Amino acid sequence: MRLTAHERRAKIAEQVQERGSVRLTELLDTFRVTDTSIRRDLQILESAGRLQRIHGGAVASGRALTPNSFNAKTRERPAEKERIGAGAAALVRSGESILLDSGTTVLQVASHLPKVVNGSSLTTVVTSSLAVVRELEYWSSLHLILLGGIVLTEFQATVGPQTIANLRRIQVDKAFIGCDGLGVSHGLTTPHMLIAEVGRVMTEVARQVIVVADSSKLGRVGFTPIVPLTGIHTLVTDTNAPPELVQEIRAAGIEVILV
Amino acid sequence: MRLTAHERRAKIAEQVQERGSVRLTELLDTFRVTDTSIRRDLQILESAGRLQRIHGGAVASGRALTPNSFNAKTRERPAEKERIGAGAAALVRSGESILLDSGTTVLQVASHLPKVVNGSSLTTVVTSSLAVVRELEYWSSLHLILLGGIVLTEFQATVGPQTIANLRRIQVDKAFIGCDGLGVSHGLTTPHMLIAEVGRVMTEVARQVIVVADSSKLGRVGFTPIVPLTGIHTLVTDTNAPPELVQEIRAAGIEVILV
DNA sequence: ATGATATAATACAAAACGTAACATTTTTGG
DNA sequence: CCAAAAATGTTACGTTTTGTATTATATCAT
Repeated sequence: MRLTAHERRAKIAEQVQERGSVRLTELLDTFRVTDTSIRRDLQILESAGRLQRIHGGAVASGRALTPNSFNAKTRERPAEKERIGAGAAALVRSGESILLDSGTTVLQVASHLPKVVNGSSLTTVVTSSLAVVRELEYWSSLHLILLGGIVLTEFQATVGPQTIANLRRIQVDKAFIGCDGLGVSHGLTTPHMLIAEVGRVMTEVARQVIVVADSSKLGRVGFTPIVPLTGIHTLVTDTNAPPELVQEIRAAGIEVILV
Repeated sequence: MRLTAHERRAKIAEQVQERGSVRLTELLDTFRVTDTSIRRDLQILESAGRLQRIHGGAVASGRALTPNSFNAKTRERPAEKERIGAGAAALVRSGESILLDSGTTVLQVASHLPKVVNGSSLTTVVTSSLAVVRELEYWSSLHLILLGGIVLTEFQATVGPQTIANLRRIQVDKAFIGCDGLGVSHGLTTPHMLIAEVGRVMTEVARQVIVVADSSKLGRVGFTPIVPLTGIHTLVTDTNAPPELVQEIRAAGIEVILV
């Protein structure tokens, strides 16, 4: 006796839920239909959110290992990011308090902060980035403050109302902000709304706002806006930036540093 | 029966997480595939941020080359801590919100939380511990919230006024608290004042306060008090606890669970 | 330091698995 | 019963995974 498609799907969903994962070959064996049908079932169950497909079968939803885009992004244009990070870090004066957001370019700022503090003064670093904390935690002369909030693993960042509330209680000399797109008309943009909100409040509590972005970000427009260009003071980017765009940005009153 | 690539990678990631490190030869032996495949797995897992490759195998990311007192403490009485962690984690019900402090025993609670979520409910975990975040960040069905504050590297914890302010805005079902000393007269004690303060506020915002402490902590008095024994409800400790002390604690109205 | 040995990177081919388009069968509702 | 809809099967082609061979690199004992 052959099952209906619906019954078969129900059984598949149940099995995945119970055992955590199923193999396609094994389903093929128990239900005696072609692989195409099973694949379609898995496709349907996946779009219904009941499971996640993997090569060779399926796993219970939430159990799939998701490639962490943060690490991947760190490896994009590493040379430019490092130069930009070093250039931006050179703007920090001894004794200043700074704010670092959760971008991969900002992480390069953290790793290039001048570690030799002349005199006895030290710097306070406030950040929403778990990666920045990992980078700086063993630098003992530093006041390192992590903004709390919801942990976004794929951005290695904390976001949300707690983060905003924490930010509202402080004032810093400089904020280093990353972005996904930067243009005269659209301002700064980023792919995640909660990260955008954190970035925006950061610009509000800093006396100077410094944006770090490699030249591929210039002229690009991302998903959601952080702030208009009027909300920032300085841009550090690489020398591959199109001169006409740089001129436009400078005309808007932004100091542009090319490294 | 042969595993799929995905399952194998999941198991490798899990093993690294649990044990701290793996050797390539050992993976080769357990999975019965060529070294090339294992190397590829490690490469994929590394770029996903789940581990760090080293010559001959891999180590858990974050735990590499950072010999600090936190890691050292993790290695004290590991068997007891693991049993206590598992016993305490079993108290968590599906859908509850819990609070985890920054102790090494509490970290064991985190790693033993029941990962198979039956039904659709999920758990919210709020913590002041960076180690807990590293432990749980890839468990995607979880709401993970990190309390902000000053980063104390040697305790892998956030402390201070921000942390306290963040805590005051929430209410949770259960709080899991670690300590350095526990006694009927002195209550809970710990070596660091700021950590003590965080612990105290945690006991205030939780409906049930569960202390996890191996038997060596019983009867001991640490530097600064967290709360008196009246501030807690349950103690999970190991079976080596002196019976007379256990009886005394029970007489004070505390539920004692021996594992 | 210097081979000897173990471990790692790279390239390429084979096998397993997945996708998409289209043909065929089964089910469903009038 | 019959047409429409749903489900299933077939085929051809693309992708991922795996294994083998080769070359490079790191570690260790002497």
